[in-house]
Amino acid sequence: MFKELDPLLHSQLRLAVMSLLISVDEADFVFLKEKTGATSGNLSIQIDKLNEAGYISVAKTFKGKMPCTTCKITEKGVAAFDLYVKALQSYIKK
Amino acid sequence: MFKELDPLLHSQLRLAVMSLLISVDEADFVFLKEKTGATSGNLSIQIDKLNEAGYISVAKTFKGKMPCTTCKITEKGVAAFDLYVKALQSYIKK
DNA sequence: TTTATTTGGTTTATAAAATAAACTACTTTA
DNA sequence: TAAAGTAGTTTATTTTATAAACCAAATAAA
Repeated sequence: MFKELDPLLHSQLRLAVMSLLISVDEADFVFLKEKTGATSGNLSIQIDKLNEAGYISVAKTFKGKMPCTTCKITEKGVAAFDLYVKALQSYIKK
Repeated sequence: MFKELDPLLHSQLRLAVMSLLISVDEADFVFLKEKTGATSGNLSIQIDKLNEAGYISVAKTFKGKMPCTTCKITEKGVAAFDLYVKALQSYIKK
């Protein structure tokens, strides 16, 4: 009947981050913050969770002298996102 | 960019309940429990929340001598569900 | 009859999430 | 050099979700 919704993706902010990363493939912290409208603190935590789950990879580098955290979706992340979207259909299809 | 996801509907169980009610129009507690696989306690609480939000109406009657809680989606609930589905599209459309 | 057991829930307690606020470390600008 | 801005992290608080325990009535079993 209803498929399980991956709790890691069933969060507005994490879903937004994944949604962005699936299209742009790579994005830094500031870009994600602007696009999602999230606070830094919340974004920092949710990025951590996605990273720990292996859904994204995170690289901490520098842009000039400023620190720059770059996120990239992984294959596992793409698969999880696809599965989540499929599962959602079982709830919202007419 | 991303639309707000109604937090009342962005919950697996409440979404499942609304999804059921939108098609069957009326359903009792036991039916909802079976279809969603939820525990009674969780279902009881989530039904309360949907009721308080005015998304469903709840009638406590009797079926023979057994108590029977019947839920029905309201117009407001249908509208909220539709809006939620539209908002979701902004996250999952390719 | 009385003692389980089942039905249909509600209440309470705990774990997990989201969010906000405060803080750190470094950089740039006045 | 002092103030303000950037790029975050950490900590604390609030809100949710879930599970576990409980309750009252009905039915079934000994």
